[in-house]
Amino acid sequence: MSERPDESDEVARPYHHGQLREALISVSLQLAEEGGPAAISIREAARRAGVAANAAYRHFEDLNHLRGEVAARARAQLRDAMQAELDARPRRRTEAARAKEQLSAVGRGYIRFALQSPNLFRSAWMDCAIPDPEPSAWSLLLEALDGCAAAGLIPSNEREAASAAAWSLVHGFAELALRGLFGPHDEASIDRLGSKVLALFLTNGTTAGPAPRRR
Amino acid sequence: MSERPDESDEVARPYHHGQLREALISVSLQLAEEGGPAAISIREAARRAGVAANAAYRHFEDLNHLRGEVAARARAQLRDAMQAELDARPRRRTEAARAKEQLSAVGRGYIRFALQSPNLFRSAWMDCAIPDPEPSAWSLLLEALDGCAAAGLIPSNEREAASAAAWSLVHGFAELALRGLFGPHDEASIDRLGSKVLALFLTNGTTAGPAPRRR
DNA sequence: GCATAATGTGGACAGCGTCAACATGAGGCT
DNA sequence: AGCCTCATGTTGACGCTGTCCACATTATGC
Repeated sequence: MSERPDESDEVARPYHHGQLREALISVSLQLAEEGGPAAISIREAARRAGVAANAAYRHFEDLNHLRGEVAARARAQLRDAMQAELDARPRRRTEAARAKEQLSAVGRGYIRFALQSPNLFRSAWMDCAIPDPEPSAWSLLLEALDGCAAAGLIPSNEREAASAAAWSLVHGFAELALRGLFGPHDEASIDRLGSKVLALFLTNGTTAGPAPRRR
Repeated sequence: MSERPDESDEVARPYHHGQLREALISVSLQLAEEGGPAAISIREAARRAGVAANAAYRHFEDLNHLRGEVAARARAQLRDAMQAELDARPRRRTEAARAKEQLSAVGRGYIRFALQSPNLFRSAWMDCAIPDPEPSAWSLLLEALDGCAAAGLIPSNEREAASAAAWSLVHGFAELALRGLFGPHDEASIDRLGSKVLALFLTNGTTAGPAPRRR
């Protein structure tokens, strides 16, 4: 009977897990990563967390609430991927070029994440019958659109429609691409197609801009 | 009263249904319509078809194959909705205007179907782990794009990207709109926003060349 | 008219979400 | 200290699901 679990070299696995909620979410995220949204299961999550199935019900009202948390995590990862693309983007000199590059980087990050982590992407937007309180995944896109608007790239009276269009374009492309509806392309050519589509939107939907870059 | 087992006025259902495959699909389509893709169930479908659950396995390898058939039906209805919008479109005089109107009508039909029959729309694109052999739902969109290309509205070297963009835009908008991500709009205003987005694509995305436009 | 294939039935099994009852441990009260 | 209470975890059960098996019934080709 160890009375001092703290000082034992064994991994502290207190009888009361203490972090069960967190553990269930992260294990469920793994399940989603491995087998898609449908692979999320209370029983399997509890099993992997080393706990009885019903313990989960002390932390989640039901399966859909767990799925909601997983979706939120997946969206957070999506946002990180977009942010990474933002951080890696080349610096432009003019405000307009900068705004364009910003929007383009966000779109690239979105699409690349979808193609590289299809299961997580699907989980990010899976139907979980729980309203999503925070559209945090969109905030980067909205910021980029703000930048475009500030740079005068989007006429203010078309602002709402232009936002919706950019949003739809990026999301739709990702969704269709990972469904393979653009034909049997390899990842690189899909990536190129995505860049072209984004460039099309950016050069046509805006006034100024340098000639389209080759490759 | 009269208890005549043999001569009962009950309709004697033949042991062999005769149209069971068809019945199962159409009943499952109803299930999808009522409760979304997740409501499709072999047992419930068989129940509604008045047949034992396992009879379904004489006609479908497993649940996913049933879901695949339902998805195909849903896509057919989606195509019908687009066709209806095409039939109702105003006639234009010039080829260019006609091509534009055609593309716009297809997009409208797509988006309206998604908003009016969300469960069917979701079912049309649900993940059923079965490859979709026929992209029939897209054929109308592709035809419209052909028309635009023929009318010179899409530069031939951007043809592929423009198709992908139109496709992505329409699908993405529908998906995001029925998720309520465009804010708490009523149906009419979402419809207006969709029209604006389409108009934006059609006026900006179809002029060839890097000629900077007004505004 | 009968053998045989096609089709429908019934029972069974494992896995799932979820509920109810019970057990265990931590923290606050006197 | 000791006790009480509440949060948390466990066991067991129920009804539902997809799917497999053996069996019953009907349609079909010789």
